[in-house]
Amino acid sequence: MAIVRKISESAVHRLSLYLRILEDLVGEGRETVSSEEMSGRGATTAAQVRKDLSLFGSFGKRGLGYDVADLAARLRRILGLDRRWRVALVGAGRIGSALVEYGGFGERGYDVVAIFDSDASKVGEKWGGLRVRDIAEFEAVSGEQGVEIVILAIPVEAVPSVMGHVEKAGVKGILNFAPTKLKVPDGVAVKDVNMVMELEALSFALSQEIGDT
Amino acid sequence: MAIVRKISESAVHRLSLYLRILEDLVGEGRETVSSEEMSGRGATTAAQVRKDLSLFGSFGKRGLGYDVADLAARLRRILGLDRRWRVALVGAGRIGSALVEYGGFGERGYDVVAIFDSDASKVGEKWGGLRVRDIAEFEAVSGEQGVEIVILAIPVEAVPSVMGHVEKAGVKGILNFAPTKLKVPDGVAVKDVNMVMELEALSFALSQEIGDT
DNA sequence: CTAATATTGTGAAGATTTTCACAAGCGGAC
DNA sequence: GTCCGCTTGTGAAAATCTTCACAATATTAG
Repeated sequence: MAIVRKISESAVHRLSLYLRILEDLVGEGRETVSSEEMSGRGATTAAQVRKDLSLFGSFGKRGLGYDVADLAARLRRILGLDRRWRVALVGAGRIGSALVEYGGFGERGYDVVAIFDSDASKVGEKWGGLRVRDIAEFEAVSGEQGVEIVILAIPVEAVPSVMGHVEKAGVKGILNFAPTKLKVPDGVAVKDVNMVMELEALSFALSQEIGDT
Repeated sequence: MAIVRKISESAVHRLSLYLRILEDLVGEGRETVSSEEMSGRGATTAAQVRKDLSLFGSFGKRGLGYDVADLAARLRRILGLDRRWRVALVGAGRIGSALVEYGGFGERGYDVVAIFDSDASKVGEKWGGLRVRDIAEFEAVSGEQGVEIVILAIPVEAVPSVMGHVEKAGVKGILNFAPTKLKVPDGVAVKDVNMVMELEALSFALSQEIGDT
């Protein structure tokens, strides 16, 4: 269990999914659950559930299944949700605003501790108790606040200059909404969220069905 | 080329990426490009680029590479971007608003033709030229407008009732922002966008690095 | 026309991921 | 205590995806 094997992206994705399912089960007051039932609730297959979990240890009881609360706690731990993370939002535009005011991140352990923008007209505005700061202050404020993760919600043109600050500040994780591949130093994790790409995957699927016959 | 093989999700994702790279190249006035250069610009490896493209045909010239404009056009066609798509937004909340006002979808061929919400206080508001309509009108309006794709930006609790309407209306594609697995009839394509899951993948990666030593 | 150079398209090999299938283990009934 | 039914954990097989490596072919130079 302590040995860190390489876990595939899709496996990690599924772990998140399992956790969500388990939280639903907690809400329903369920005590135990089998891999079979998890799979029925949206997790691929029962074998996949067991295989994924077995990458991290042996959490179930044969004949009984998994203890819902216990497995949820273990998954939280595996996903790094047994602590809080300090997050900075860079880019106080539409998307940034939607994200911050959505608020669901806090519940999940992600605290937005600073907001930055390069647009002077936005700097100084108050957003949910935080003052929007000039991106030039990024390194100083980020160090002070112990920022670990950046949510990058800026236009593509702004990426190079902003990334300069982010890199220097030593941020370790980036959730990137800009539709471009970020160049980052080794050891920095990046996750891209790109809605246009998802739409394109949809129209691809729809076109295939139509063309096909 | 006409034979529809099963194309993996990640391959489709890469096609989108290639298209973006090609559009950059068009902007720079480039005429041709090699798989090698594409890979340098963020697309995995040269071999992967060629393999992906070869799933759909043979678009390059040996010794020369690919014609930038031609390949872009072919990718657009493959991704279903050689036509316009009629999209409805369901859920006039934060995320929905950010999406509609972002506007980048129009450029890409996705026209938002209707907006729905179940909250009576929102119904009737004007959003970028469209009146927010009651979700009860979904089937009628969606039929009238020829809606093909739905962007679902609603809370989890609202999913079951909304999906009833969406299903009956015969929508073929759904971009789902609700953090839950949708149950859809065969032939309906769903793409999930889940920012919390992406953040969890990030904190997983960061935790691994920290725990590791 | 021939040689040198570049780069594709693609079988085959290699790597990774998913599924299968079953021994091992747990709990409850009797 | 033994048997029976259920469900895990996991090697092995199957399926899928990626990388390799090279013949095929286009262009340019001489």
